[in-house]
Amino acid sequence: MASQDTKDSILQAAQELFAEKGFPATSMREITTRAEVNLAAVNYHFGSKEGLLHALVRQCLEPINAERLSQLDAAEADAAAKGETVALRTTIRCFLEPAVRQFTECDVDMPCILARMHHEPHPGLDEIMTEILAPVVERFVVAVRAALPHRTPTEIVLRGHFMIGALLHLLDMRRSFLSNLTGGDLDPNDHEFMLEQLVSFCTAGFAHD
Amino acid sequence: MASQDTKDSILQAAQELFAEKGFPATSMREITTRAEVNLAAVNYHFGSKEGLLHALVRQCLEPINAERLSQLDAAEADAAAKGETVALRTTIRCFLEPAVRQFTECDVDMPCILARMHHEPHPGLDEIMTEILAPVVERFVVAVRAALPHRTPTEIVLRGHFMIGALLHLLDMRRSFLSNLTGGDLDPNDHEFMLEQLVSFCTAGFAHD
DNA sequence: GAAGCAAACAAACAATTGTTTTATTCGTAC
DNA sequence: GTACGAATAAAACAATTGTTTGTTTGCTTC
Repeated sequence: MASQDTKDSILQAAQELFAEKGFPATSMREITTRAEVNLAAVNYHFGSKEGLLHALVRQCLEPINAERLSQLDAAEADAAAKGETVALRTTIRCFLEPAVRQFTECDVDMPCILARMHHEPHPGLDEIMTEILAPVVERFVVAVRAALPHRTPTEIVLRGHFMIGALLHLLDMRRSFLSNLTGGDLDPNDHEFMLEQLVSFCTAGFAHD
Repeated sequence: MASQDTKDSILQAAQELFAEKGFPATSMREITTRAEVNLAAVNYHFGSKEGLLHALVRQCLEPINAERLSQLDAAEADAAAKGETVALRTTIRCFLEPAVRQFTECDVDMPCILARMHHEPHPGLDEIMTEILAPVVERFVVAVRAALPHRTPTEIVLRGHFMIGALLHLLDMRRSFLSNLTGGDLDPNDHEFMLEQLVSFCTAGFAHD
């Protein structure tokens, strides 16, 4: 099936261009030119420009969230075997690590796009992201509450937002102008260090008053 | 001078529309229609659509950062009078409070736009934001280091990024789809509560390992 | 009152947008 | 070998984009 090659070329080109210039500022002709396919191919295979964006977001978001759930499953099974509850830091790590690792291993463009999707409104995208993220968020709220029974649900939800904001900002930091301000001695390729810092930051943020 | 009225109308209309639909998705005709001015007025007064965005960002960012510096001045003078150094929580509060308060008092659209400007690339905007933010960041890094001498500058800068990410996410939370996921019992108008939670989250994140 | 000028206006500009239509190619199954 | 259908291709589609043009308005200054 040669059509999959075309689709993949389009997805790859769109990923690069959306990361570079943003979705609305990228034209179909730029995408199809870079992908070396016909202009009509995007509408043929994805229905519309928005359909392409939706496919792109799905392709990136689903594996991340699947692994978040799988890591949490493993952590809970491990804790249950010892008759303990999952440590807060472990729970938070299960949420952050898959996203940061995708940033490390896979193409670096996608996290940058995802970070924007959280802030830029796109018709139909909210539904897709809600559909994918809802079960994950639900599970993690429960896990955090188990580790911090004295916290109200409202506080946990709000701090969860802070954590997501910090994560998104880290993912997109490569592009951010803030890098120019100070970060001379910060190695942007040391993902292990940055992940550990982020886990520490969020764990402490959740735990303390 | 009647021209200021026209400029203000345009700025106000643009602010609303950029917040609602994003900058690239908003057309000049939408802006001028809502502002009830002529189509050519934007190019006449601001040079271009981008010039309008730059003016909008400046108008919003400059007072916030001016007050950040002024609050930090006051805090340092107060601490010096007692022969102490500024507490970490106080420093962080000086950075976060002006931004959150703008979210409370002024039009609620602008913080939403600002949050996006950090993630969406716009030609010329990085320079403007760097110019406005650089002195503030510099001051705050010094202040945080004074409170946390055992932290390396690299760690402080990185955690500063986390803090900014959390702040931006809070500012844009009103729009985010994440609100639909969980936050039933979170009152989006209780800014005092949210600010305190954010200050606590970031202070703990900075202080602990 | 006439000259000068910033401001507002309607109209048209060329360029680009996402999409659709029509035609052609290609491999496959009958 | 021929017919079928999916995939690609080229061309044209209508609509909208940001910007510029030439003109008119309205106030100020001499």
